[in-house]
Amino acid sequence: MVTLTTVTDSANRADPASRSDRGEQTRTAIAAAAQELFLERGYDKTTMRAVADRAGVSIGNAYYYFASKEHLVQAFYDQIQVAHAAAAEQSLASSDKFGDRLRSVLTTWVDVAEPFHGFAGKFFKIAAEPTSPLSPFSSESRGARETSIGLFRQVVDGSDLKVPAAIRAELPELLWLLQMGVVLFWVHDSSTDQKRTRALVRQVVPLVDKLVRLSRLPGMRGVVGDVVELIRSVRP
Amino acid sequence: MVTLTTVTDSANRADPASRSDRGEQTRTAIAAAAQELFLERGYDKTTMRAVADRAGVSIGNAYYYFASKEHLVQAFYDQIQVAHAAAAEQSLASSDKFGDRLRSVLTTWVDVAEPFHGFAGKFFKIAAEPTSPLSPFSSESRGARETSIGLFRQVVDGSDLKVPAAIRAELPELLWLLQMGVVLFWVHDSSTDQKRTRALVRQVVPLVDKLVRLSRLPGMRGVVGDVVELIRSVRP
DNA sequence: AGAGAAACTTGAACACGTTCAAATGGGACG
DNA sequence: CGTCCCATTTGAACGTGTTCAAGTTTCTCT
Repeated sequence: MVTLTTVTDSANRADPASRSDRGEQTRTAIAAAAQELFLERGYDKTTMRAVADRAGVSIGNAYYYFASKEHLVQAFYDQIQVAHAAAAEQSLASSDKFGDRLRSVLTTWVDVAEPFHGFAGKFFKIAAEPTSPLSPFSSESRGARETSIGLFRQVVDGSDLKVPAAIRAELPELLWLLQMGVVLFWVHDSSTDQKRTRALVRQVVPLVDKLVRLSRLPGMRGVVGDVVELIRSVRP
Repeated sequence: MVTLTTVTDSANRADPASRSDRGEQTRTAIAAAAQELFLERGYDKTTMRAVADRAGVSIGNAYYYFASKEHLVQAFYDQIQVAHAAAAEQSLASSDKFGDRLRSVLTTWVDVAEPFHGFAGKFFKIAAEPTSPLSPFSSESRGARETSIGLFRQVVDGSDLKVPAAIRAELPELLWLLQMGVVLFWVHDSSTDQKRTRALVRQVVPLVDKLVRLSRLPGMRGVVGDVVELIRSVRP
């Protein structure tokens, strides 16, 4: 059984120190009940009434802590993120080759996310809506996004990679986008143990490695500049 | 006001010629009512009861023709696709430069899709779920997908582009993926008239053009082979 | 301790997507 | 014409996410 990572939404609760956490236990109980039920029967077949029941609270109380049923999946997002950061950090210690580091961070994600692949579709659907706070591009998830980008910065910084400074600066964000692409593929991947996603990672990493190193070639200067310029101008 | 493109779902109705189309009018009326209401008040505020009312049928009847509320947005998908094909075909006549052709097909899409940007988020959310027939990757939308890829094949085939055959064969599909990326950006683009998406297209097209032409360079052979191999092995 | 405020809790009520058993309509065939 | 069959149509009923007015508990301040 997967354990719950309690993530207090510090953006919403202003003063964690002085504020009593009387309600935190309830909040956690509700999130835990939701996780259990989602894993047991999936998102659709889990009713808010069942979540409230298992958490031992009233249905109205569940809505006091979570604005909607969709908000209950935030806990998964957080949990995967935390577990990935820990596992990736671990694996990054073993090599300073860029390709190795990138591959291990990406495959680590697939490992960590595996238990949730069953309802990844629902998860994805909820995060897809641009107005959703769970969207990976939303301002609400900026913290999580920057943590994730930071992980890719570690991949680059701790590596043997020698590339133009302009590329080096943008690379973490580009690699995060690559990760989003992997997630997209993973969500659609119905092969056992997500074999195909793992194969994708194995294949795409050497290609990225090659492309990035190619950026040092004199003839590539123009392209590199264009890419950097594109990213700059496209960022909000 | 946008007019409705009637798209009979020929996959579901086996024998269009001999089967009486008594019900086709009803089906069309329901789809038209849904379109109007979606545009007037958005997806969420449009109830199935309101759709049925405006179409002059009972609510149960609406469900006889459309399996769910989500299925009602299929009509938009079809309509945009048809309008895009027509407008793009038109604009393709004006140049044989690859960059021009690609740019006009992509900007044409932004033009055609503009009226629907308001509830593009909902549209996107619905299409995001991997199990949804509306997903761009689903088997149900294979026809639409192939039509769209065919459009990019026209972009390539009618152009002055000289590239290795292996790349040329895969290019339409890659450009379709680029289009999906543009759509993703567009959905999140809240600038007026989707200026930022248009800017993205203007910037990304020359870059793609440059990259594709670069594929002829001897040093690129390896990379090209890798890319082609990646696509091959990743396709289901 | 007591009063008042703030945090928390409750469950009935509501809205809307969806289902379904039953009614209606019309075409084919005798 | 009668009758059988199948497509179509109906609206009441159901399940579930969500809201809300009212209650209860805990904290704070004097």
